[in-house]
Amino acid sequence: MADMRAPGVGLLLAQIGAHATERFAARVAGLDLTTPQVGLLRLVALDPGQSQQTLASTLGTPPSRLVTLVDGLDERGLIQRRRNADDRRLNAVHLTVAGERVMATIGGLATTHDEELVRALDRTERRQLRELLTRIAADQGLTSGVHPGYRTLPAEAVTGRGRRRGPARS
Amino acid sequence: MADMRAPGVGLLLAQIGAHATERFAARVAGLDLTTPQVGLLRLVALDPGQSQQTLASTLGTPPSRLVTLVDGLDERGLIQRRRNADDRRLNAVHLTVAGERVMATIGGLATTHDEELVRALDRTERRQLRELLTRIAADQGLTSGVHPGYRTLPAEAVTGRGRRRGPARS
DNA sequence: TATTGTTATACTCTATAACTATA
DNA sequence: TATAGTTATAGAGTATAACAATA
Repeated sequence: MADMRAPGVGLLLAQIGAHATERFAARVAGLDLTTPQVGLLRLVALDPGQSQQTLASTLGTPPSRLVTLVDGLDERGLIQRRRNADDRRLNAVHLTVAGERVMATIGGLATTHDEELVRALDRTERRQLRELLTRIAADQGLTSGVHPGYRTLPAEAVTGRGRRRGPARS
Repeated sequence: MADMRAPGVGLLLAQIGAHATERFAARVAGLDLTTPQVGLLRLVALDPGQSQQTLASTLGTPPSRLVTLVDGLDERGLIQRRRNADDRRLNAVHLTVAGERVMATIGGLATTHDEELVRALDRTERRQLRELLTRIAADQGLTSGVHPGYRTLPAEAVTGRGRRRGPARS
């Protein structure tokens, strides 16, 4: 197999990002949760009582999809819809006690996950990486803590960087 | 009350990686190509003449999916199946001249894409980032230049227990 | 009998749009 | 008439497994 030409930074980021998502998905699958569900839980935990419209807007997903997500987590007893008394069209979404427990567990998983991802780096390098990534995220206008996976992707993902020229082996 | 804890490095990587994929997908959409198609083109360009089985194995995708991808690019006149004379079950997949032209165009798009992604960083920082990411990719066992978006989901390694649900997006 | 490529089929996820209930 | 949430439906993308040709 040809050792490929050094991939660009965009492909590296896409590759590692997808890998990170995949690994995290495997971890939360042990709790019988999907990553979109975890993303919603995180958002609700961070700011309880938001309406479904608000949540959908933050996540960049259609309200109908949010209904499905909320349904699933509601049936699991992890979140709760509370009807707003002033405007009975609105649902305020809250975590249940069980939901808070699950979030604590997820927090632990995430810490382990992070540690495993950057285990090849020493402390200084981890700090550097974190700082560089934070700057990029801010510059690119990414909402803190919100995964773009909610938005519609044209396709699942393979960034390619083609420099052609004879195949270099190694 | 939510802790406004900063997102971990795993979430940052997942976020930026998905963003990178999304942006790149938008760029190649202008060529009426999807990112999986570009990924396959890249692989064929780097090492022409591989069989579909080999390509599928490298990408971690089922052979049947590869047929679909090859079909699309074949109809577009970008790649070619050449039957192996020694073993007539095998197809050797090659780029056409048009395919090579498209790869050159994609190379240009990728360069622009990379530049835009890391525009917040100076030259030294870009070099640092690239080095750190390369080390992580190697440590995590990622195949150079191959996006994990092809794989089906290796869910069991970490959690040990495993009810699995669908994988999530990158 | 085993392997390469193909086709047929079913399933999952998501978006669009129609619908209801409140305002 | 407008908005929040829901339901219904359709489409894209993918995996699984049966199948044909070749070894």
